[in-house]
Amino acid sequence: MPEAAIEERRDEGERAPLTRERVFEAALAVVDDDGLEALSMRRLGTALGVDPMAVYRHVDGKDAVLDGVAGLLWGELPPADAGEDWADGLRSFARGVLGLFRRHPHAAPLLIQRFVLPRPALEAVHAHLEALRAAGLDEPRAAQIIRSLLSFAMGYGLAEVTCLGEPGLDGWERMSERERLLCMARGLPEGVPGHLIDAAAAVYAECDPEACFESGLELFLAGVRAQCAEGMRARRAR
Amino acid sequence: MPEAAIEERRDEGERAPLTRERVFEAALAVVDDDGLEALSMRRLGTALGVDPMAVYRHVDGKDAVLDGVAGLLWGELPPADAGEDWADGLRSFARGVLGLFRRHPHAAPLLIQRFVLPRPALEAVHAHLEALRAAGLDEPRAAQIIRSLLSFAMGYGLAEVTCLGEPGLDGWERMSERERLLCMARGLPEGVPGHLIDAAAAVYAECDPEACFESGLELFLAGVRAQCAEGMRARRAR
DNA sequence: ACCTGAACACCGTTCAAGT
DNA sequence: ACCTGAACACCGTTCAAGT
Repeated sequence: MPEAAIEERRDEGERAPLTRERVFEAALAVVDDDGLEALSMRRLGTALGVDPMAVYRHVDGKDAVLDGVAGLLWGELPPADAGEDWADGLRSFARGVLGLFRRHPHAAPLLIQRFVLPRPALEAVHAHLEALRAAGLDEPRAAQIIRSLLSFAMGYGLAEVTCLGEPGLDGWERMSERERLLCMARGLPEGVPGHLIDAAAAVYAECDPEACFESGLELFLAGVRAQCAEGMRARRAR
Repeated sequence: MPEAAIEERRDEGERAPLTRERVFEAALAVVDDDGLEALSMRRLGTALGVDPMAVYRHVDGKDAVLDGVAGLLWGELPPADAGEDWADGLRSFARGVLGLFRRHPHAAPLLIQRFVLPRPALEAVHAHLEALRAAGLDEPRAAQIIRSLLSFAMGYGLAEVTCLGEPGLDGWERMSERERLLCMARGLPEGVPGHLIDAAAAVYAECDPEACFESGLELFLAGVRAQCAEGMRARRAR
């Protein structure tokens, strides 16, 4: 009865057999808890209750681990809802991408810096591409819109998350304006004139990050809507 | 005559006295040439023709070096042109930010991941904030627009640059579509169905990066223009 | 045949030992 | 008083020596 044997091993705690999946999950846990810099192959091994070098048996090296963690993150992207129209779909998509950054602030750089295209990301891109084409856009234009929107969501997410600074801080949204100002002050050079501090404060500390993202999203979608209407008109004329 | 002494030292090559500036410049050169991962305090020291530990005398540690390199990059941002109206100003700003990423693909992550706000960045933010207010927007709305646009430009830049992959590759724009496809294939999981590959190709390989950035920028600016008109109308009604 | 863990060539940073 | 460079506590990765 092999299942019993597996069960038994599982009871021993960390002694369950290693899988690529288990390695990636442990790595993500380390990063979530203590930051990207805390992730080392040795620490990963001990986190798994295993000889550190045993990890190499399941994974090609540290780069492969980082790619794997990025894959896990993309796996948390909510799938596209076929019931939504293209605009609601793109809204959900952008919010979903931003959510990945917010849920995993320490791991977030991996989303943009490891060039992996896991299936959940591809499925979403495909679905929204189709929705835009159905709304009257040709493929190149639809692709540009997806790429721009993705850039916006990822750039916004990464910028928000790096404002947070070191591991252990609470989310930027949950900070008071005063805390945000202090946090921002770390990034300011000394002896900066007051009007420049005010400008930085307006953009980084006083600016409500949720409202800012939503308004940027709406500006963009309004532009897309205009393009779609144009596309439909052109299609009807044909 | 101290100037002669300095001149003499300069002739000895790398033996000129260390400055924070010189340290940062050497660090940027290393990163530009061989990538972020190649930058170590030891390598930095030898690049400067100096005992590696001497660097610590001028700089707090590696984090300070990375912040300094980020500062150098922001220093290359073209200053805002007072003669431009708000729309041209924002266009130039976004293109200028993207240019930083493209000129320094290996150092680019520092622009978004080190939370420094050097003067050139602050001056630009201030100038465009003022321009938007003059165009009829209140400060919170203007700040949201700057922040969104900056997120878009940085997200676009970083995504483009990480698509490039390892140090030594030429720019994405200079690659043929075929090369781009191959590059993208590295990021694809195996056994992905064809329609998903097509979607990825549309967004990453076939999509002209220049046209995509420009069209995203225009979509966004069109939205801002509508908001400005609204703001002006409200102001006149008051 | 398999897996462990010693060993290699690196890190960032400190600090005592020399001048 | 100053600066060098040895030393410490880590890395990622390999591979031979054991079972």
